[in-house]
Amino acid sequence: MKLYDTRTAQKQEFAPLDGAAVRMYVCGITPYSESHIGHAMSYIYFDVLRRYLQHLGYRVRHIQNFTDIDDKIIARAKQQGIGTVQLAQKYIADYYEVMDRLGILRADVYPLATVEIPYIIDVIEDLVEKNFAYASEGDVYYRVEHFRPYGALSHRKLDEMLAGARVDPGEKKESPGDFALWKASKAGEPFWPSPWGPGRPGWHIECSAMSLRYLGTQIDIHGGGQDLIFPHHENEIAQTEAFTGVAPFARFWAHNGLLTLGEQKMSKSLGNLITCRDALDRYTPEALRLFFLSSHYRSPLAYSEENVTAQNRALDRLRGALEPTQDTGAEVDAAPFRRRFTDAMDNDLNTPQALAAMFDLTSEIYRARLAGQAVAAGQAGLIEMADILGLHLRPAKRDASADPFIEILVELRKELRTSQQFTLADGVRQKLQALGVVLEDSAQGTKWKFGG
RNA sequence: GGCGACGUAGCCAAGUGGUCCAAGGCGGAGGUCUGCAAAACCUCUAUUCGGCGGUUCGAAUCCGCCCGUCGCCUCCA
Repeated sequence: MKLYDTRTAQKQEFAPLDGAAVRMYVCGITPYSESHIGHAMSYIYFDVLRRYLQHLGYRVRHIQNFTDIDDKIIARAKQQGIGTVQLAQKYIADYYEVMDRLGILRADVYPLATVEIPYIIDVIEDLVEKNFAYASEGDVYYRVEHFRPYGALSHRKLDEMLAGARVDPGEKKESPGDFALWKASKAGEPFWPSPWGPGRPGWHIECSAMSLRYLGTQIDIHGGGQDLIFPHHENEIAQTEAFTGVAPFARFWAHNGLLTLGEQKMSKSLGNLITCRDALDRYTPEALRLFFLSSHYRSPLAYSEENVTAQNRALDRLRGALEPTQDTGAEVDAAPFRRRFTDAMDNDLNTPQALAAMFDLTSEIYRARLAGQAVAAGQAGLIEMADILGLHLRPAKRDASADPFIEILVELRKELRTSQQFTLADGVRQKLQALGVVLEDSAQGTKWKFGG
């Protein structure tokens, strides 16, 4: 498949370094508040990438961090009067819960920054030894000007960035572009001992340390939102490549476009967000997933309740195509649709096009069924494609305790219709509909389902 | 200010030189079926791709300018 790489700014044929195994690192969250649907969107995209790579026969080793110590966590914990660990654990639990509900496959390892401190210190020490970093009053900074390719990922020139950079008074940096690898702790802040005194890791170093530790010196795919390109990923490259002497650290940089709410990016710091929890209260995981996948992962997307809601109708259409039939005759052939699907996915994960193939197959199944042809092969193909996208089209498990009562009403209505008492029959149907039960009459009898 | 991305039907959204007088979904209109609905099926719903120029035999697709929107440059998926 072809995958777009931010660093080279082009689509390139993807193949892992190591034969059948793909090493993928996706930047995780800083757990100081509930995960929002911008996170959900990003992790759904990477979930689909992973599922598709697995479909192609690769074994994927997927690592995703939690940056469970930083300024925001310290501030929020203080505000809530709890410990930083307690705060982070609370939001990590929230993350797991909502992402599980969204059907996102779990990573192989979710390393925590606070647990990787010894390894982080090792990396920093090495960078200091190599002169890529320097200690300054208990802090340690990365000497950006010593890393020649700095800016290669974000396509910026260091001197242009420095020209506009502000220099805060009292900075301990040699140069405004330098960034912290280690921060000395202030009074009352959590700290870990280090060769430079008590402190905590800077923001970017944990990802370098974790990817090195769990995936090695070179990885195949490094993912995250486009807002991480600079400075986070740029700095990761500087750290990791200076440490290993091997480039490129990540062979493909995959960045998803950002979700906007109203006129702005959805983000925790701006406060304009919808939490996953709220979204899941209102919409099914499938509707949300379909909403995200109907836009290409690299495009920005505006959150729209109207458009998420509209996905329910589309899902009903897909699900309807999977209803069993017992007709025989010519088989619906899923192959041409499967081919369109994989062609689309091979082209930098073009999920909107892949979905179009699925919807066309869906129409084909309906038409064939109308013509009395067998559709099992088509249905199998549709399910296979849906699985690759992580879309669960099979009806969810639900409480069936009301079913016998609904059956009685359906039976009653049948008798009313038989005796031409249509007003009463329609009344039953309308009242059931008001309760969320949809009836569909056909020559084969009346079917009913929840939804609609 | 610097760097980058984007602007396609009522809404969402693919398509990046001819096979596109432009996929797919939602919505809408008409029809078939039905006691009526619903679902499904059939037909229709952008002579046109932000605007203006240019390159080319040929452009939504390439180039230039303009208008508009967003992102990054500071924490952020």
